[in-house]
Amino acid sequence: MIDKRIGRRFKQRREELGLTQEALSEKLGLTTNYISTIERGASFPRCEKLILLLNGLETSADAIFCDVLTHSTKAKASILSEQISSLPNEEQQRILDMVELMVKQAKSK
Amino acid sequence: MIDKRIGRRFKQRREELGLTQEALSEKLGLTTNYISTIERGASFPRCEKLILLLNGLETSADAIFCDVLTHSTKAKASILSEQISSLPNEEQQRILDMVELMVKQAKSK
DNA sequence: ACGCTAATAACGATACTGTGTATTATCGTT
DNA sequence: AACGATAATACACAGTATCGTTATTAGCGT
Repeated sequence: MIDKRIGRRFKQRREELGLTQEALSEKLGLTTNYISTIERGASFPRCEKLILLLNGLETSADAIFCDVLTHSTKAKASILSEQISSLPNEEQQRILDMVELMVKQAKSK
Repeated sequence: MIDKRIGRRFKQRREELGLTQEALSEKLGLTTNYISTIERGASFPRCEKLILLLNGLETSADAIFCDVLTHSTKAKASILSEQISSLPNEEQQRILDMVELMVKQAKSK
């Protein structure tokens, strides 16, 4: 069974963007019918469409799944991510890539 | 098609917990075979099993989907901050200092 | 050589996705 | 009341994927 709260989050996010089901469906190349089933929890997208929806709705995965996650990281808004997220996208990427590299190096010790 | 990076994140998370595929499969009532296909990107769980896995692995959705999300650099940052916090104190400081420097440089542009 | 772990394959039953088409419900507006 | 826009819902249907079962193979450390 599909947790209804997930569909509700999809719907909520679409409305936040001021999109109709039809507008979203055209944007993503899906049918309004399908969008509707997902928002009602009558169906759940598989990998490809799930990513399509998350990105099309310009949201995170946690924003959609938050209700069903028991180990949600909601609370933790780390200083690091706050600061980084205020930067231009290219800078964000550059820093994150660098950090990833540094973590990898540190771990391999 | 299924993005391989998702499976890799699943695997990475399992290993972070020090679990074997068998240990995880028993914990969640799944087969090791199935776990393996997911980690390899040969299959993608539908709603119920996806939630089961996320919670069983004590992780967030962003930690698994971070690689395929285009509007969630925050997610990636939170993953990194988690990884950073698992490092020795000296390494943490070293990395955070470096990040601080990079943020400062990026801001001064 | 052995045991532990994981990758992989083949098979099958079942279940679901996603579209197409069409009808009905629920709004707000005129 | 009537209308248009939006959404819910039903139904059929092909196509495809999940998930389990079983079994084989590979890698890796001891």
